[in-house]
Amino acid sequence: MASRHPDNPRSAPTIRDVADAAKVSRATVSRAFGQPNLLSRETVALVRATAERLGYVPNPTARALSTGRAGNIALVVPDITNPFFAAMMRGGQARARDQGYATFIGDSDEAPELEDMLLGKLAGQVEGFILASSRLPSGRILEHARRRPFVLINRDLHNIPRLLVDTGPSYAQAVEHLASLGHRTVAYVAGPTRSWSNRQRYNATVRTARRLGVEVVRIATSRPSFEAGQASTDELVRAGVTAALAFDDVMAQGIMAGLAGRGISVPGDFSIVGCDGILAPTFYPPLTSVEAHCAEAGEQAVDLLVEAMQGNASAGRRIVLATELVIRTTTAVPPPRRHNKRRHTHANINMEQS
Amino acid sequence: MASRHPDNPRSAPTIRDVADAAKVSRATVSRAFGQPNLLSRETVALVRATAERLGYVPNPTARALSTGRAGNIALVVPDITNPFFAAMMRGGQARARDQGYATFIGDSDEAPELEDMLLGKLAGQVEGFILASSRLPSGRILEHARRRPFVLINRDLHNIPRLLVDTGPSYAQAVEHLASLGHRTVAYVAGPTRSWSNRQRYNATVRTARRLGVEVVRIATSRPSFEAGQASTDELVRAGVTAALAFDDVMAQGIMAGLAGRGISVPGDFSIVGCDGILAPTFYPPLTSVEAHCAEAGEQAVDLLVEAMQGNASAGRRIVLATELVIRTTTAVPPPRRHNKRRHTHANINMEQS
DNA sequence: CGGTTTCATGAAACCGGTTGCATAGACGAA
DNA sequence: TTCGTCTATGCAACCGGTTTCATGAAACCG
Repeated sequence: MASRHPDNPRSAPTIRDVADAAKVSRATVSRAFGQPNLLSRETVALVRATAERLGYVPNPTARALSTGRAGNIALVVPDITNPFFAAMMRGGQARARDQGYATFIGDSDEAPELEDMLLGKLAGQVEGFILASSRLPSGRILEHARRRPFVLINRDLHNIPRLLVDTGPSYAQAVEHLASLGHRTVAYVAGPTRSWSNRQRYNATVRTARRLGVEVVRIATSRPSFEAGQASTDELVRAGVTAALAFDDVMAQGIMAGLAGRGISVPGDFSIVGCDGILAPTFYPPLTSVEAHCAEAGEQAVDLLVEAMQGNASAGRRIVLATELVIRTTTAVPPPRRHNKRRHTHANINMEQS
Repeated sequence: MASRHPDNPRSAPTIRDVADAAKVSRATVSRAFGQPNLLSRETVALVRATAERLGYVPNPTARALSTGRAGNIALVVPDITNPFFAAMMRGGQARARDQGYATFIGDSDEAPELEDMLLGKLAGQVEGFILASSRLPSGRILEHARRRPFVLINRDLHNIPRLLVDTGPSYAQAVEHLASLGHRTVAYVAGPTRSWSNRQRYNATVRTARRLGVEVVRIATSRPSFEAGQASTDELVRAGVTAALAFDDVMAQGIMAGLAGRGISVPGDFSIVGCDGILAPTFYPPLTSVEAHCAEAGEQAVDLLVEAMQGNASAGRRIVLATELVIRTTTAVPPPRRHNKRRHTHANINMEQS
């Protein structure tokens, strides 16, 4: 019994079949698609008609080999299932498709080694990379970026085009918002240490808090996940804070679940702020969160990459996307002070490694 | 100023460079990687060492052209941002990577035409397709499947290997669960009409309900999204049901938000069941839901595809993945009957088109 | 020791396109 | 009429691998 996929072996018409059928050379067929202006009107028409009749479709692999342009890009993210990245990918993939590129996907599972491996494996087949929230050391990124056009999302390396979702100001605003409600001690529930976004959010939080005389307790976590957020609730409670700024919506959700499990009500007893804006409106109660325009980030990153791939000297391009704090229902006036105002904060809280 | 990507033009070592450096033929280099058993131990070692030193990596495009095997697969889904598909993709992509395949991604945005287009565009560069919850007509799928190995997820076409997440029994069980709690009228909030999963869930619901003397009201929606779920709340309330089985967790979440907005409490006034299991445990209150083992579905689909690509006659393989109803906290005894037991159900509810 | 096998390797064709260069014919100018 | 241009097209090399086939050397055998 022969293969069930007839054109895998042969059958799929090649440029030669079309050339023979149209009684022209292979070069002419190629040009009829690539540079029709070099050919006479009639020849183009003839070739195209013949191709159509035979069901000829140029083989992208062969084309890629010959031209060096594969028509593919790769989108590498730490975790596809994180709504921020999912939305970003959706936007990016759609945009790439519109521009004629196909998209490879890579999930690095938050692991730098895996990320590095993916970049290596994919390098041969793609014209360019979009690397979102890379956990790779800068040196390694630069090394990869020397070989192919690169665009970074949420990582700020000189000489590499990058798209930054600038959440800092919104975190500052969130702190102001909490302070104005009367909160005096808040927690920042951190994301990945390596993450640029995390540093940016943390720094903005601390800076603003200091200015307003608000105390910030930093709580480290293993990974930006629901479980990690939930697990952080213990420390959160022990720290005696009245509000938390989470690294993202997913963690905020974990925290809300953790608090609910302890009978602590939001926002009555505790205020929470998240970040991304995808999940936030779907919570109950709807989460006060920083709207990060995820899909747009993906689209703009693709635009940037296309620019770089076409050689337009975008070397140092640095696009900054503004965000907004959207106040929903999880932030409110803190509860009246109770007796046990704990004060051993930093001791058992800075358990973050390096 | 020359290109910023030195090996784009040249620089990247080819098989020829390695051959020259090692003073062997290109064929030998090729074999040193492909069929080392054909060569002497020393030659293999020499070639590999040389390759290593030069930083040689075989060009996958060239290899693909010559062998016909691209080492790529494509995963096409209706919506990347749906947690079910995201988790599935994560599992599938990881599995594919482990098996040496790179993964293209296609988001069809629930649109059959787009899906068709994606399959066409990608066909040239992939060895096989995984098509999840396809909205394409059967004929079109079969046509595509004649050209390349295909695996379907949640679509049951004879002669095409497929992986089915068998949620029917769990929906039956969910209905029994609700009935045993005392619910007499429940709603099924439907997913895409074209969807196999949707039909399966609906049929199981109706059949079981009939057996138990429970009435089912079907509520049509535009698309399995939070917004659609939320929008269905109106009808849900008008229908006078005491519980809803949603097509998936995302819709269940929308419904919960919609009910909360109306001051209807879950599960006190209303019970809800979802499906997928990704989102469910993160809700507050945690959602009673059918655990669909999304990631595993992705992995198994890849296994099936790899099998098909290697020619193992898996033509008719049909893998069925069992699911389980996980009872959390959104299902409870219905509230005591009130006066207004509405009865104009079917009239304004079956607004679904064909 | 001649003849047959086996083993390791190289030469060259091939995969399916693209593109630099050559050329034939048409056309315009002198 | 002759020469120079320009246009449309073909030839053949090339992209970077894989694989068939041939060949020389070594091993084996009676």
